[in-house]
Amino acid sequence: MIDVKEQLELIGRGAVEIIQPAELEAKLTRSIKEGRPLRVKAGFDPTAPDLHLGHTVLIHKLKHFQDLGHQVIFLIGDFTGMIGDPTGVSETRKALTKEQVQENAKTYQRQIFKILDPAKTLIEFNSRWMGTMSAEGLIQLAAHYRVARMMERDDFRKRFEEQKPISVHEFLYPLVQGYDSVALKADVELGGTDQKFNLLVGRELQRDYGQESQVVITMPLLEGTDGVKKMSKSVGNYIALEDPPGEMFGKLMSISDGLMLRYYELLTTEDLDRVKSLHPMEAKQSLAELIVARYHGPEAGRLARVEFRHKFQAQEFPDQPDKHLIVTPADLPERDAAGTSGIKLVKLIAATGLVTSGSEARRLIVQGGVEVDGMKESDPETVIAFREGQQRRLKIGKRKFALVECKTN
RNA sequence: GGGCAGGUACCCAAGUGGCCAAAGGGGGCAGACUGUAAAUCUGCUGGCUUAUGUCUUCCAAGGUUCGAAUCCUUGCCUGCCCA
Repeated sequence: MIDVKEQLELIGRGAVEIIQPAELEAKLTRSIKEGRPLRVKAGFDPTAPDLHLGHTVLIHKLKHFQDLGHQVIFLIGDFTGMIGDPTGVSETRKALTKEQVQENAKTYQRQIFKILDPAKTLIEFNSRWMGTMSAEGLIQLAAHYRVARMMERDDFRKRFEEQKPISVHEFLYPLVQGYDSVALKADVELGGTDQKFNLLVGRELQRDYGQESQVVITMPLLEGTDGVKKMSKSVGNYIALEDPPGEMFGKLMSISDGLMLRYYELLTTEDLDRVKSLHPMEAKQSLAELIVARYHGPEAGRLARVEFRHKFQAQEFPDQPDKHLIVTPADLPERDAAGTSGIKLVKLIAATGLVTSGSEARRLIVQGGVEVDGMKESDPETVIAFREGQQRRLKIGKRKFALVECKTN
């Protein structure tokens, strides 16, 4: 087994906080002495089966523990997910069925096992112990914590001060998460810095239940593509592990330079000084290729980079447009100046489905956001003519492409 | 249980009988400039066969009125104070 000092170094890499380092050291020492791996837990919400890069910060840390020979537990909070997360009060989360949860769990496995070793990963569901807990049990659990302590949590306190609603069940959420640690006898729990409160509740509950407290390790939150808010599906600033290569590459290219460095720091092992010495655009392409390669394979990474260069730097029409539209004579009610049948540009753009409405298509055209066969076209009423078999290439907005083909039947 | 204040577009927020598809800000989209970066400037930001046209929208359902986001009734939801 690797000695304690080396273990501490790897575990500490990138971590924001370890509570308490001395306890971690003691646990590691004992683990070596007794030949017993530590039980390391991280919980994930089953409502978002699409894992994104933000999640991988934690998963990589789990991987570190796994490499050190410890038992990692990937906990799917299916029970908690069915209740609803405290954040986002305005939207009531819909309850998931057992089937959906199972389905999501499979999706999770497919994704995390690109990083973790399936043979050494324990997947758990907290419904296993929470689903059978009686109301009496829940009330007893609730008796382990005080309201004043709950209000110490930042977002609760804030909402309270701002006179915003807080539901009672939201208090149960940290309790249940904490109880998961009791049920799993966790030695270590990983979480984002925003989870610190919940993680600490776990420590106290374990103590109350007569267990040794878990060590808490917080990891930085990865900012989403907007560079400000944390990456999350509901905000829409995420890069999913299962995004297709081209999309993943594109999203990575559109992040700011500052954010790029952050991504390098948290998602790769590249030397940051070397990255800073590169031209930012080159560095960004390398980052994008690196990450696409990790989730889609090296070949896909290279291809994505080549395709990107064609599409945006050389202004070429992509091999794989976002939409391939077929039109027939029935779709061509108008005539252009030369008498060839065609369709109004607005109609055509709307028909691609790449815009949400005819009005939006019109706006885009008027604002000069549409090109037909490489020519900017800003009159929505223009009739675009099609001869049989003719293909036209549409660029819609900054990054959408459609190929339209005319067929007789 | 009682009293008070609220619920407006993606979010925050103005509007308290017609000039309201609804100010302002944020966000988003587009254009210029670029490196699908940042900053900056400009425009747009409910739908429709684009029309000084029409339809649907201001928690919900009814009502008053020539006319309602605005007034009334009931209901639902949220916060505060008192019990």
